[in-house]
Amino acid sequence: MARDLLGKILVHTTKQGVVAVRLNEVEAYLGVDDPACHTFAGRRTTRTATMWGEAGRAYVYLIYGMHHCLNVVTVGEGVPEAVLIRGGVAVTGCALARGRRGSRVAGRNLADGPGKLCQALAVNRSHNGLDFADSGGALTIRSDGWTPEACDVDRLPRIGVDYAGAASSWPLRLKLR
DNA sequence: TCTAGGATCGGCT
DNA sequence: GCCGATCCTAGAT
Repeated sequence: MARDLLGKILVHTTKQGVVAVRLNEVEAYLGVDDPACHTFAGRRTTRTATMWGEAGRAYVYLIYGMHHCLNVVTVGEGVPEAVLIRGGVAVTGCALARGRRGSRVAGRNLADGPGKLCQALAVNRSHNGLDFADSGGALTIRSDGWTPEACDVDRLPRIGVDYAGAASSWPLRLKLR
């Protein structure tokens, strides 16, 4: 699923306008057997409720008290796995994205991080649970037909999960070269 | 009710 | 490369 998301277009439509990014970095979180995952060992809380539900929904949470992170729930009812959207390149609405991120931010840095991407797309916890597949919804993921070759994808350790022991070195971060 | 810590970012050295 | 910001979340009490 993480592999399939690379190269797709994430679109957020608001009253201000549309910002879209082509996804170039994602991270897989493998549910109850993954010590780095919020639902490790069956943890089921108010925050993680969305992960336990329907596939294709947005799981949004706040990190470090100041940044939002956007995930795609991947499997389905009772199997709480997700893919964290770590970064993308703005392809539509660059001016609007820059307005949200700050006028001094370079184009390539508008959404090259999970918190930055959420800021550029104005995604916050109010979007938790939204259906990416709802073509009339605010948040959608689309394909423009382009898909990366296997040789275009780096498989790397995940970021910021050192507390998870050996799982922190699992090659579940996928990034376009 | 209390407390420790976090799937980050940007400014500074 | 280091470090502070900032506040929600989850687990302990």
